[in-house]
This record gives sequence, structure tokens and C-alpha cells, in this order.
Amino acid sequence: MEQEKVEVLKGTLDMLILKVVAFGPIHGYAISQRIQQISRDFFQVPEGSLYPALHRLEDRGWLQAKWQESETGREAKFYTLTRAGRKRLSAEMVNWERLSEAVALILSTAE
Amino acid sequence: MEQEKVEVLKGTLDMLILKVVAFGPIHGYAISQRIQQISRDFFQVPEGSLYPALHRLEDRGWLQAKWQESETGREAKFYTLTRAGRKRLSAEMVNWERLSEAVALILSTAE
DNA sequence: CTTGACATATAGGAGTCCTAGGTATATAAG
DNA sequence: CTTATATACCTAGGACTCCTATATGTCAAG
Repeated sequence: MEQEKVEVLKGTLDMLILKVVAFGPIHGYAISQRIQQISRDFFQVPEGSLYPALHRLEDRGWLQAKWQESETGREAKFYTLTRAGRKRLSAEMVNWERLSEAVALILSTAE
Repeated sequence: MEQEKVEVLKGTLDMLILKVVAFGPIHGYAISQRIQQISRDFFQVPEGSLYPALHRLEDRGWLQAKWQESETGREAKFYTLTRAGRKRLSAEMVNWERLSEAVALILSTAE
């Protein structure tokens, strides 16, 4: 059984991560699992996409990281949304809304 | 009045072009205008995105090009969907549907 | 005769995604 | 005990798409 490669649309991953982190402090590995679960297995975020994205978001001041003990008793990096991150998420969601509407306009046009 | 830069989501442009060409033979310049019109000015496809995309789609056998006289009496390159292009468009639309649903699942989750 | 719309084209940089590889711990299976 | 699996992090490098900027040329309007 081949699993089809479903690449996260470039530019969308950041928004999804921010949204998941908005629920409360969570570590990277769990973020990727959450995204997969909530999307009913549609998105499978590979680690080579996940960790660079997390560092990027931290660099930009949208996420804050802190080492803490995970549920399993090991150290993990827990991320929290900063105030700027909350604003950014909000902006990205508005943009996504507009963008998907614009795409829908084109896709739904009849000849 | 600054116009906000709205980058077409990477990977979406091809689908939009195929969809517009599906309406019938049309040249590049007109494709970009059509996309802008139908999306109510949301998308403005710059030429540096448009022409490389058209060549890409032609290389892959999804579009076919033919020089013809345009509405204004000048020569322009008219594109048509190939059979493979039609299949491709259909697949991309299905994928977009699934993808936007998956994004919606995540964005609509409450804490 | 110059501005603006039409019409095409490409080089090159920026950015994001993925594959593939690596490190390390804990636990369950054998 | 040893091996496999799940947890948890990381990065290099290639592929790809997007954009800005630049270039060419025609035609109509002013």
C-alpha cells in the first residue's frame, strides 16, 4: 500500500503549527502528531519540515521555547505562542480565508 | 496607497492556469488578466511567475501552444489544454478540495 | 514622440519543502 | 541481553516555485 505523498502547501505549515501551539504549550514531536490527528491523517509533517519550521518561527519571535519534562518523563522543547505569534496567526488565518475564497471563485467558474 | 503583496500559494498557480485555459484557447497575457478578474483582484500574477509557469506546463505536456493572432491583431501564443492537462487539472482540484478541508479541520478546532 | 497597454521572455535570489542522515533515551519483545 | 519501536531532537543539501528586475517589441492615443 503506497501512501500518496501529500506535501503541505508551501506557506501553510507555519500557520498550522501556530494554530496547534495556540492550544497551549506543546513540544515539536507532539505538534506533528496533533496536525496529523486533527487532519485525519491527511497531513504528515516530516521532521525535516517540522524542526526547521519551528526554528524559523522562534527566530521571528512568534514562538518561545523552553526545555521541560515531557509526558514520558524525558526532556523536550515546549513551545508557546508569543503575543506577536498570536497576531501573526490571526493574520495568516484571515489571509487563508481570503485566499481560499479567491481560489474557489476561479475553480467554480463555469465555461 | 500600498497594494499588499499577495503571493499566490506555491503550487496553486499551475492549477489556476489550467482551469482558466480549460475555458478555451487563450494567450498568456490574457490568462493573467482572467485570473485577476475572476479572483476580484485578489491574485495578480506577475509576468515572472506567469511565463515560467506556462513553459513548465507545456514541458510537462499539460498545455499545448500555438502562435495565433490575438484579439488586438498581434501575434500571441495561444494555449490549449491537452488530454493529460485535463486529467491533471481534475486531480489538482480534487487534491485542493481535500487539502483545504484538512486545513479547515485544524483551523476550526477549538481549545 | 512619448506614454501606456499589449505581449513575451529570462536571469537570479529568496524561501519553503522534502529526503536522508545522524544522535539519544526508554520500553517492550524475543 | 539484544533488538525493535516509539519518543525526541537536529541539519545538510537538493528540488521546486515564487518574485523582482530587466529586456525586447508593437500599437494606439495624446
